[in-house]
Amino acid sequence: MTVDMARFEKRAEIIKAMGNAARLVIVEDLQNNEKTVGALTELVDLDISTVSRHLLILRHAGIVSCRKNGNRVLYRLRTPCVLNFFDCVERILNSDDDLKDTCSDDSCTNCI
Amino acid sequence: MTVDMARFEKRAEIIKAMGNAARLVIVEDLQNNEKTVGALTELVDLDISTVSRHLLILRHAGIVSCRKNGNRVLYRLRTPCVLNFFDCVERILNSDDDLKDTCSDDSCTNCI
DNA sequence: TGTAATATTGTACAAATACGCAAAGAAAGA
DNA sequence: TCTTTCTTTGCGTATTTGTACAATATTACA
Repeated sequence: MTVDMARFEKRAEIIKAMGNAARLVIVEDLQNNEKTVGALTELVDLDISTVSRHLLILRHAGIVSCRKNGNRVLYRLRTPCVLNFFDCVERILNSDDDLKDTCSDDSCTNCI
Repeated sequence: MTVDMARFEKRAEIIKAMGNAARLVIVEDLQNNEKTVGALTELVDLDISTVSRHLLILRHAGIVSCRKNGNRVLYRLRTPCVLNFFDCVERILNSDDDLKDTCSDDSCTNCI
């Protein structure tokens, strides 16, 4: 193993932050406006404490940032490039499902 | 909550498959050639059974595919677009760390 | 046919994650 | 100041994940 594992751990940390349905909903929604925790909570239908923790994870990953405004905390998308992930993800989702589960031998025409 | 959660769960599943350092190493390495489980095992310094399971996860996510060749199983990158993730991830890693951990009030110039 | 090489699967376990409820903090307004 | 609103944090719990070792295929080769 001659790989710089630390680097890949850091990368994984960021991608992991995107690897959750609720957080994806939040990220995609923040694409339009900054929003309060309460507003995001309505969106994903979880306890507000859970949403607050999801936002913390996204913040630590460097994906969102926030600012206080009086009572409220407004979250915004800090690095919109994460939205680019979706292109590839959709491409994968639309690709032929059959090919995902089979690992066939050389003679099998299923192989890509 | 008016969001199509199922869709986001599926997206998250794919991104989650990328959210692990060992699997990232594997994916990046497969960019060049298809490789056997054994070869990938040397790369990441884990038990071969663990690597086999990582590959299963990547396969179920539609990210890699494989073919048998005699004794061996050769894995290849099925959807190279996942490599695009790295651009954005690197951008985030290189962005100012200070901004990631603070959620300051309006008057704070740290806010982006 | 028997042995070695390659990969996957069964099992167990520790660590991490996601979650809600309750409590605590912080700001606004009566 | 007291109360309300908004957010975060403490805590307990259930689930998922990452891992290695042992056992089981599967194929190649002597």
